[in-house]
Amino acid sequence: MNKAEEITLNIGHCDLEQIAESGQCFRWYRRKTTGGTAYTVLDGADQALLWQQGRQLTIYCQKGHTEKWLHYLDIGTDYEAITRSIPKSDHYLTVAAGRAAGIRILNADLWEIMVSFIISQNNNIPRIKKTISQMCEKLGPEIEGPDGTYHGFPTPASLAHIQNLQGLGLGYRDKYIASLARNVRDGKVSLDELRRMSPEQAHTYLKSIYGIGEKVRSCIMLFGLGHKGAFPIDTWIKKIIAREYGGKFPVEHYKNCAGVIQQYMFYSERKNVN
DNA sequence: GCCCAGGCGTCCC
DNA sequence: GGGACGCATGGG
Repeated sequence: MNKAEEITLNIGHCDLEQIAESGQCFRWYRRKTTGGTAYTVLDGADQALLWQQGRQLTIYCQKGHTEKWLHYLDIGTDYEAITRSIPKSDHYLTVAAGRAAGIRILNADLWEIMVSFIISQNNNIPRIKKTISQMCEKLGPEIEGPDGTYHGFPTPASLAHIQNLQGLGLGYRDKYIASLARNVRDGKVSLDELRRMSPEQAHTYLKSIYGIGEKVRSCIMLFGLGHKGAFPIDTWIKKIIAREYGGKFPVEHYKNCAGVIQQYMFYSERKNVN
């Protein structure tokens, strides 16, 4: 195994448990710990152990990967400032933001996000997690990491054959994944190009991909490309907008942070019922 | 059996 | 450009 390294930092607006339950990451595994909360976190081919006690967060990861994990945790974004931009008159959002005061938007592995959110369509979060875990165990490379052996997310080449995808509970989504995997493997879809694009360009590019519609595209932009203006509308958000905003949410008020606001709403709403 | 879940492609108007 | 419909799967 490669050498590991560890960093401890103070961080606000960060609650690992809230993030783990926020429906943007599907491979966070809770660890037993005495004091605080800890998760083994898998992202693409990488692994880290995250451990939190109050505002103190420790990242234990492969040597040289600390910066990557700090970026993953979106260390550069001021969430308090975003929360302050909510008008006091919006009582619903003020309450939701308060309940979600530990949420961060992860900068996750683009390929894993694309496949994961294709799987997410017309699906529920426990099942999405189960399906993705099974997929990684069957098709992902086995890797020795700082926190033990794990499976990395399957490469495009290993998801390109639809026969390999049978029996994983993907349902009708298997053909979308196989198609995208083939195109990435063959260079017809370029993840590097996507990363270099403006939000508008990425929007157009993603639109042309079979199996990726408006909602999944927004999630890819938000969680995989860091475009925080994206505002995914799923069944939960639809419900909130109908109930709290008479069918029209003032998304234009949140130019470059609508995705953060959306995630406050999503987390708060789901916490209500769970 | 029904309804629902971080929807999408297709068909039809 | 918008609205119905079918789609795989599993949990409540």
